[in-house]
Amino acid sequence: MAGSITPRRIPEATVARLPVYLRALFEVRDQQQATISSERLAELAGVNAAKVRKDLSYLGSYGTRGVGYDVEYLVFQISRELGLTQDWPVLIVGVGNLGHALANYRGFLVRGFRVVALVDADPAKVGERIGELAVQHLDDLPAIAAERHPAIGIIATPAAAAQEVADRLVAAGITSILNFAPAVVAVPEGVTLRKVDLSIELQILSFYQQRQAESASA
Amino acid sequence: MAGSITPRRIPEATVARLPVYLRALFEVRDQQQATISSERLAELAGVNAAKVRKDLSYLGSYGTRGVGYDVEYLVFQISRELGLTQDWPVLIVGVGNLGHALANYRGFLVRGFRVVALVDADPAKVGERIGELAVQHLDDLPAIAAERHPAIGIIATPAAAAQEVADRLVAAGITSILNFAPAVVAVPEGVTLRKVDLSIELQILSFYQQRQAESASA
DNA sequence: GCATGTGAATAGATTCACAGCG
DNA sequence: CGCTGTGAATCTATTCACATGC
Repeated sequence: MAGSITPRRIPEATVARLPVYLRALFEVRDQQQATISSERLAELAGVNAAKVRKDLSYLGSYGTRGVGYDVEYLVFQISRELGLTQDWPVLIVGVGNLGHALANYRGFLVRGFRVVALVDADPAKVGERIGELAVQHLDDLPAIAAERHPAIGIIATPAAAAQEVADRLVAAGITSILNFAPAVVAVPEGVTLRKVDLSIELQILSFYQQRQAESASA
Repeated sequence: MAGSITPRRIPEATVARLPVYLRALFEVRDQQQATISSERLAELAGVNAAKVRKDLSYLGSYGTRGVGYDVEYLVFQISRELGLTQDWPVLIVGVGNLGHALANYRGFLVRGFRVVALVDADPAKVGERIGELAVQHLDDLPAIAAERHPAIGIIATPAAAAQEVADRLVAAGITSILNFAPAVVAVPEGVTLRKVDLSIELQILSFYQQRQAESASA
């Protein structure tokens, strides 16, 4: 576990694109392509080539001038950088509409993540089986955390419960949280929080949609 | 429909925060607060006060020095700017796991959006009723579009189908797309595309989680 | 006096353009 | 010769700090 000092500082924007590159590289690998140019990778990832090269340069100089990048090697390096060479136990809080869908979501099967527990505050839901798992009560979070060591907590509760759930996750020692509830959630320093908010995305689309409508009628 | 030239250019980052402010303002309004300071709004939105003031200044000078912003007026101005004073018809493509959850999602009930059609490429799913709507076939998209005029299309299909679905949505005249499929999708200029990608979010969390683990053991 | 509104300063991300190297 | 790697230039976003005006 020790060793490996963190030498390079990778920009946030780059970190957010690495998974996109990785996905493209898996496809390319499936097609038996041994190397790939920044230009081709850029095309597959929907960005431009300069960005690909700059992004990859933060990981180190893994390309060969005049040739491109070795696909297999790049897959390995990006996977390692993203921490996907190990398994992260995931806990889902809230098994309503969305929590259900998430619990069944095959995307988790992508290597690196495994749902290890489902919890809900509603006693009526406790015991319900979803796939391999039975829903447990939110109050049992400390015990569940101690036993299963979830690294990532997913909040799939109504907005009103989100902050309290986040507080409990943090108290249970979870330092990475993905919030699906439509609410602003605050976490202490040292905890990483990301959010996925459908209603915000729709409102952003609405803004640009309106602009289009306006300019069309101008 | 005509008139209203577009005078101010609102930065993308600001557009993405307006829905967050709006949500906070609804809460504040429910608590009978008539005015709010940038500082308080910042707190509720999880950003800093300077950002709130700068963001709101792009919409115009709607605050009163020494006092703050009128909550009701600000709600109206932001709603108008985001295009939420009208109803946007939404079409969902793909009624699998996620599509189902989205179709039932109460977040749509938030004013401004209404699901007007559900389509799927699988004939076995056609006819299935979800809430008020019956699932229709993807091939009927042109007719559905002509009749219901969806403004926003949501892609909730497997990754492999995403690009083709996007192409069909664009062909049907839809210019705003929200993609939930874990795939890069390209759209022509003039079409707004946003994506929500669970597996990318998990991988980003994994990156920072690994950093934490590393620095903890350093 | 107090909180907004905004130029100026800073930080961060993207793109350019080309030197460097296989 | 071709494609990477990267400084420099540009663009975008954030933050500072204070003049402005209620």
